Parts: sequence; C-alpha cells; structure tokens
Amino acid sequence: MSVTKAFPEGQVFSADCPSRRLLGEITSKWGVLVLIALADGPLRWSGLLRRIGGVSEKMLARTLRSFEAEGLVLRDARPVVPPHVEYSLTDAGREVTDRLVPLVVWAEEYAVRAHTAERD
Amino acid sequence: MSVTKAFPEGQVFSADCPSRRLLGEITSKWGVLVLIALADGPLRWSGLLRRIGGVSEKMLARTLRSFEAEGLVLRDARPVVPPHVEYSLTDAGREVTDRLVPLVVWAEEYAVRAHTAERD
DNA sequence: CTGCATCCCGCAGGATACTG
DNA sequence: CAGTATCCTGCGGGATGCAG
Repeated sequence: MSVTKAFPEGQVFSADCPSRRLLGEITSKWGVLVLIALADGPLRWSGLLRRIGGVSEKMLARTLRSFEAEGLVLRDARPVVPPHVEYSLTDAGREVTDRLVPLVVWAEEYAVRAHTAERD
Repeated sequence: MSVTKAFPEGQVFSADCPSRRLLGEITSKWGVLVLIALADGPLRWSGLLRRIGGVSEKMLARTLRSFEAEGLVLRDARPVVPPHVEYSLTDAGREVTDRLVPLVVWAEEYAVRAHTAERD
C-alpha cells in the first residue's frame, strides 16, 4: 500500500471521530495560547491572565478545566491563604506544545512577512 | 538575553497582533481539515466535500476563500464544461501543513490512547 | 488571590434551495 | 460540477458581580 501519502491516517476525516473533539479543544482560540504560555514553564492563574492578552476569566477557567480533564494540564493548588495555584503541562501536554509551538512561530513570522511585503 | 525559553516570541500574546487572526483561520474547525486534506495532493471541490466528513458547502467555500486570500491555497479553475476546479497548497500552505500534520497525527493517536485505556 | 454565576450578544456554522 | 443565497440556531465568548 502507498506510503507516499503526506497524511496517511484518515480518522479525523470522519465526522464522529473522537480526535475531532480533542483537536477542537487544542486549536480553540484560547486553547493554543494557554498551551504555548505554559510551554515556557508553570504559571499561576494571575500569571496566565496577564500573559494572555484579552482572555476573560471565564474563558481561561473553561479552557484550563477542559485541559485538566483531557490530561494535558496539571493544576497544583497549595492550601495557603491567600490561595496559590500553579498550572503546568503534563507529559502529554508537552507532546502537544512540541508540535504546536512551531506552528505558532510560523504564523507570527508569516503575519509579519505579509504585513511587510503586502504579499503581492 | 535568554535563549532557554521554549517560546521566546511574544507577539501572539498581544490581543491586537495580526498573527492572532491568521492563527485563528488555520486552526479553525474546518481550516485544519481542509489543509491536511490538501497535504496529500490537489483535490477538486467535490473531492474535498467527500473527503472531509461533515463539511457543509457553505463552510468549505468560506474556508477555501479565506485561505486563497491568505495565500495558503491555490484555486485552479479550468474553463471547461462541466466545470473542473482544482485546489492545491501554495508553498506557504505546505509550510503550514508541515507543522500541522504532526499535531493532527498526535491528536488521533492520543484520542485512541484515551479511548482504549480510559486514561485513569 | 483564585475563581464561579449570570446575563447577553455576535458570529460560526448547519439546512435548504437555487444558479452558471 | 461548482458553487452562491437565505434563513435559522447554538454556543463561543465578553462584561460584570459575587465568593471562598
């Protein structure tokens, strides 16, 4: 069988494939930003909020919860007062960012390229 | 300056950075599927429609138009009857899929992993 | 400091019908 | 075959206020 295909797997193309949901969460508007923010190292709630320009608390919370459930992000809450909560990537989470960061870096560079040369 | 950062660039984190829009289109629900579908080679309109389970004509059209405008996808319409229109990746488009395919492959595998072992 | 609850809105996105 | 037009819905996502 052909091994020349660039994308041999075909599961995602099925509408009911579970990978669709997972992929949707990872590539969601705030999902990619949360993941690459954590790629630099653990961050606290307030740190994430400050780092990611434009996130609302609501969306940050929702995104973090879904990643926790998915096993991509770890939540470490120290029982102190005032509360101290730190978020970090799990091993699986790091596998994602390893693949995600190059994409985002490319997008930044291409956006600059287009902005500079007007792509004409 | 520190070169130890996993993600040294910080543009995307600004709410008004142009890369946000570009990234949003690429990682949109149908955007990633269209791109990786074309990673295997050029496809016709009907081919894309069949390959990508669940796309409506409307969303396929919108996605292709935006990628055309962005310079990621090339539209080749032969003036014959019945019409024959072929879509393919530009060089920039291939740069995207080079980075996108590994992510999708990972998601498929992880989804299977989670489904099999219930991740507990 | 770290959130959750509520209200509200726009737009992504689906279904259907029509056209060159 | 390769689309466009229209209508309609759900939910992504913002703003604000409150709580442990």
